[in-house]
Amino acid sequence: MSQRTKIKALLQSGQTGFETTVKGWVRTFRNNQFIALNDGSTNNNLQIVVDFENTDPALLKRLTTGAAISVTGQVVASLGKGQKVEVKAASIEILGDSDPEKFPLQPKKHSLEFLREIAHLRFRTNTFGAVFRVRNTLAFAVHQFFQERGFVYLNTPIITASDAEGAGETFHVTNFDLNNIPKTAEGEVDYKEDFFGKATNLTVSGQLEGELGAMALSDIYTFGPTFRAENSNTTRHLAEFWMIEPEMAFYDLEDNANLAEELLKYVIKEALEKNAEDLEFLAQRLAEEEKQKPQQERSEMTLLEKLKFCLDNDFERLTYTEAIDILKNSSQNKKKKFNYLIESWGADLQSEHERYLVEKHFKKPVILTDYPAEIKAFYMRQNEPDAEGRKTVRAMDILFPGIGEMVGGSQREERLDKLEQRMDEMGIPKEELDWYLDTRRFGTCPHAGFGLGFERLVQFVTGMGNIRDVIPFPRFPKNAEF
RNA sequence: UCCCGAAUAGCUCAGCUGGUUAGAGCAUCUGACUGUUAAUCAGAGGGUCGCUGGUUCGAGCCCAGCUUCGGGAGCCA
Repeated sequence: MSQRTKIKALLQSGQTGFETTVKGWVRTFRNNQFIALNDGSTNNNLQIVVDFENTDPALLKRLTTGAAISVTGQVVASLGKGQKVEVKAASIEILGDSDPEKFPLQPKKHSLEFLREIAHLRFRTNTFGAVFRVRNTLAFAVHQFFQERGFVYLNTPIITASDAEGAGETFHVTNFDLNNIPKTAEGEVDYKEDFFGKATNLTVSGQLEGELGAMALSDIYTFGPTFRAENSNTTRHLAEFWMIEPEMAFYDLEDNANLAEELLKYVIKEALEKNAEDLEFLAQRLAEEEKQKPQQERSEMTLLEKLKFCLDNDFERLTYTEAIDILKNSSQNKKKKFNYLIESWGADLQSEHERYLVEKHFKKPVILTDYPAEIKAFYMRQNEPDAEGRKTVRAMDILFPGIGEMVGGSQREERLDKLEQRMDEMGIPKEELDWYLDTRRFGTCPHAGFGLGFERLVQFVTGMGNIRDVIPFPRFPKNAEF
């Protein structure tokens, strides 16, 4: 098969006066004369000029929206206004027809809801082309960031036997015939007969295994799929999502927060540099969408301004206790505008509170630390109780405007006795996590890590409101299409 | 899972207080035009009004249940 030039390269060079071959999919065919051709390398289309008077009418009929074609011709300066260069077609080959009566994408604006139903074709739209090119840049940038810092990319298991992590409902993994499940004499499911000889499930987090790696390799990160069987029906939850989980030996919470902030800024900067046109397009799309909203709900900044603002400003850092004070004294709280009023220390923050802090009070990303021990996981490092005897742990959440929790992490409890005591209090079975406790038995050390929800990051950078629109084929309750 | 809302042509939507043959724009098809930018102009075709049941002389419209979708909440990343 003969090689062809990618449209991105052709448009970027701007050179003219040579023959080339381009291949792609027809977006529109205007005036029986102009093909807008897109090959996914860029959001911009290449204009193909067809000499319709000397072209077989049967061929012209087949130049329909969605058709795959190969075009060979001279690259020339465009006579029209919308583009600098165009290709004067000398020969056109239809590689794949697209029946215009049946092809669902039209050269017009489609709703995101409709496109979600045809997720297998939505890559062919400007919006989703841009989203997935940005997603690609972000994923690569994550690796680049960690590799530059000497982190080891560690692949933690997808299938695990521990159900003790407390990170939500799990999907069971089994090869039992579900119509005929082996039972014990007591009538319980006999997992000894199952493939792994014990109950297993899809991972909800690679953290505990990641810690094992960090206890030898110093700095590791995972970047893989994660599964939660929660019946979550929201714009920021998926049943299958990608998570980045670095784990660092000899890091305290401050080091941890610094790394997370650096990482976020690094990958956003990469996207701004490598996907300027895509982000420009997405910014415009978002601006159009915002116009539909009442003035009050509209964002003060454009997407690009938001991203740049994020790079140019330090994230706000404060403790849970400080946040509670701000919330308690907020006019929202005093006027009883919160659905859940802040009355006392210890309650978990509701999303309306997080949103108030991030979107109203600080108007920038916020790193909240030192949450009450009661509402956090067993593995987080315990602080000394404060003057009033309140117990907190070295947790950190990074909250983003519009997204909520982008990062959740902590310094880990490295002291065996403290960790075991906490596990007992919370009813975590120590026997099952004996391997985990070994890290605290042999050469334990201060360490920390966090989990970054990759799709939430993509949401923030692309400005897409629904997480189901930033992963190619979203999995969520009652849906595993494609 | 809970609260709120929606479901009418391929898409986006209108459809009044329940009343004859359910409309528009875009898309599609036919023709015209031919340097267009979601081309334009003229014409045509296109409907199980989400599903099931109920109320009524009569239901797209009212009621109940279900399904799916959207927004918010919870769970979290």
